[in-house]
Amino acid sequence: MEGSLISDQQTQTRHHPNPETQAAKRDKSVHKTVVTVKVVAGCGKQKNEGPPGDSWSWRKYGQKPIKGSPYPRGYYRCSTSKGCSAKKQVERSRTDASMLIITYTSTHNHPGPNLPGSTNLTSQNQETQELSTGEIVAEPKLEQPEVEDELGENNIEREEDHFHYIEPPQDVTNHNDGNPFSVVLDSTHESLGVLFDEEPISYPPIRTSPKPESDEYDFFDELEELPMSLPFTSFMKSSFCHDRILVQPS
DNA sequence: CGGGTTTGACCTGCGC
DNA sequence: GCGCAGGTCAAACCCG
Repeated sequence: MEGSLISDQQTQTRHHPNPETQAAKRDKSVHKTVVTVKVVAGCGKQKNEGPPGDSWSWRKYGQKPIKGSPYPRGYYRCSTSKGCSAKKQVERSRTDASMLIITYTSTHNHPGPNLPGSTNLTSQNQETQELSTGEIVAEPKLEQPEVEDELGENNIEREEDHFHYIEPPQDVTNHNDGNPFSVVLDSTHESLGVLFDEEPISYPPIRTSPKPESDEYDFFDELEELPMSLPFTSFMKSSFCHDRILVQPS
């Protein structure tokens, strides 16, 4: 019964969607940045402590099970600024449960919160977006699980070089399934230990091949946390986790 | 009390 | 033209 009421409201609302949203939906050329994040361990378990690297806050506005993937996709919006149209989708790679595919859409139309060290968070982020729209010629990773081996490492951005991040061991690289575009978060690294001095790291390690059943619960937990710190890979780079930015040209 | 998360329903686009 | 899948919204609920 509420259906009718909700339906009515939604129907009306749907008739007046945000131009931005509508445009984004229609215009496939919307800026999109796909970041594949490799979660080796509970690196992003700092949900409660508010990742120091997270300048913007994201609000989850939806979740949907994706066909072909045992994991649902979460939809987030930037809640830092009311008018910010920045959005991101977080989903776990169906080929590797330890990998998160984060797709950023649109750009923040506001300066990031004044975070020391986040000097150019906005710039960084936008820079990333720019890459997606311009220079970078990364493989269209819409079908990410399938295009792993055709991705060239040359796509790896070098700008990270300006930041301090941890280089994943080759072994870890292997876990990337050959996907060069991935962020490896490894709380096992001493560096992280230092960074998370407040965080008594003692999370159950994430398996690369967890059981969908039991993993699902844990998975959701991580979905919420990782995005918190990963969204700003650029910032993360300067902080601790490191990564690979994969750009998804329109 | 405010902000964020969860969940169900609806709309739109695309493929068959 | 129909059906499916993806994406978004809004109300309800939960947590800090």
